[in-house]
Amino acid sequence: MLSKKTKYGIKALTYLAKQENKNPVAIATISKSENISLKFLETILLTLRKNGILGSKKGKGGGYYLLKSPSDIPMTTVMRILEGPISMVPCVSLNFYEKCDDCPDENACSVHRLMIKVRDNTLDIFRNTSLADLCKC
Amino acid sequence: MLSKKTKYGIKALTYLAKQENKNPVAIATISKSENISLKFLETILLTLRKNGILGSKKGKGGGYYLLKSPSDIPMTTVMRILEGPISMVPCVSLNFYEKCDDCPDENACSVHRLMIKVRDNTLDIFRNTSLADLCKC
DNA sequence: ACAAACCCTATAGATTTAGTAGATTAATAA
DNA sequence: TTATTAATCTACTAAATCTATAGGGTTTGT
Repeated sequence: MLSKKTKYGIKALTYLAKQENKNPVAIATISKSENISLKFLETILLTLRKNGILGSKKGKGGGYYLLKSPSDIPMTTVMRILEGPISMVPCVSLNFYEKCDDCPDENACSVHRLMIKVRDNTLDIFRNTSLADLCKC
Repeated sequence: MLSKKTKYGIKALTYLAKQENKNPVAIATISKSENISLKFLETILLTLRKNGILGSKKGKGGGYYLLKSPSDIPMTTVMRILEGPISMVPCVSLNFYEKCDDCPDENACSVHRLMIKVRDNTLDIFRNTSLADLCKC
């Protein structure tokens, strides 16, 4: 299941991507428009900033803005920052790999093989979907 | 992320599917072979039985066995019983649908549209993979 | 100076996960 | 019939994660 953090984060990014100019948008503005708790959104946008997706401007007239063009932000990047691994099991993850305690041999594991398929398909979607694609309504 | 419950459940089902005859297999046997905590596996197999996947026999020589041929058990069924919804968001789920609190219009929601794509792909894999397919090593 | 707005850390409540304990029931074999 | 084996069932708990919220601090524009 997708966490609210990820869901809200994507919604906020979409909101920013729809902006015509690159002017900073205040958290409160996004919060009201998307029905997201202000303080929660604050922490979400902060992590997006720390991970190089967003820039920010402090003080009056400040807010958050995209650092790149929406078409240059693939959903793989967004998902990994907000949700973590794209794979359903760590032993199949490309960026967050971890060995399973119980499996003596990964290649012999039925779950492993199945989840590789799922990961490949999901990854394919996220790789080929940019933030710009999400705005096309 | 896939829960251990689901992971262990699938492993246990695969173990049973690999059995040549339809004789019941004791929980302890599966538990040892697959390195799964006995008591935890107990509850997992119980839910699989209650959901019509497994049959059981008590007493000596008892245990669990598959009620159908492995090729007649699609992974969609298994996943829904063990893991719940296949979708990443409830507003996109076929079998566990729930409206989002924050979304006034689903069709306008970028997350919704993206997650429909992911669901369709994942669903496709699970529909076209049976327990029998998992045994082919 | 002052207000707007982001920055940062901590924490609390709710929920889920992963597993445990222990008594009970049913089937089999001797 | 009795002992043994193995599933059944209820209830509980410890740990982790999620979903926020609190409460300041800092920066900026006017």
